[in-house]
Amino acid sequence: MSIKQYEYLVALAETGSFLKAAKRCCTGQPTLSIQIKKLEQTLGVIIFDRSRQPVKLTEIGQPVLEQIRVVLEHVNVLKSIANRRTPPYERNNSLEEKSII
Amino acid sequence: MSIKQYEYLVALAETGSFLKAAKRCCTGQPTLSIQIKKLEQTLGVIIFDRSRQPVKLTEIGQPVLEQIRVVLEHVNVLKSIANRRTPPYERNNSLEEKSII
DNA sequence: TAAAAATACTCCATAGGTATTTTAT
DNA sequence: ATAAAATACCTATGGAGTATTTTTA
Repeated sequence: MSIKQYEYLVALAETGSFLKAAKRCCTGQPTLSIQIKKLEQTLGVIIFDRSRQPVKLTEIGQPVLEQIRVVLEHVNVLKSIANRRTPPYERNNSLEEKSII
Repeated sequence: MSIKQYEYLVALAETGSFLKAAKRCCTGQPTLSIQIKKLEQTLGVIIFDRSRQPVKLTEIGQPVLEQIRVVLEHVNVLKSIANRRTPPYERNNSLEEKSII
């Protein structure tokens, strides 16, 4: 299970289209199709109803999406901490330490 | 960035040893060594001080570990939701649906 | 029939395993 | 000198790209 798969899933849920989601994620439609399927297999759950267009979340897909959003938020906090960008917890008084890049 | 890498990191932080962490994660010591290094590169941060044994978290490594624990907790909630095992939110009244396995 | 998703095939990157070297006690 | 981590090498798995088929509207 990778963070990228989570991002694919959110993009698909928001666009309702494998093609649009793939474009947003800068990858190909088959890649996204395969990765969503893999994530579904890993979690043991069908997340999307592909039988109609636009693609829709299944009943179980909805809470799964919500929780994946939560995970991604916390991954962003993780990145912030690593970047030393004054996230919720850590605060940094020294002006000198500001990254130039 | 993968969930597995996060698990490797937690195991290394808890055991203080690449060898013990690798055993706990059912993988080899080189695999763990490489994956930790990759995660450090991805986050742009040195998480462990390897210059002494046992291996210790660096200063920045401590909040990083805490946040990775948070992420993993939320990944577990995700799995629970997918498994339909009455996690925090969802409650299930039907006795019949209890998993045998 | 026209659009989109799935599949097949290939290629390349990377995870993982074994053996060895390097480093730390 | 011994134990542990890093490196080198190889193999296998899996992500990603292109072409094609299947499916949906």
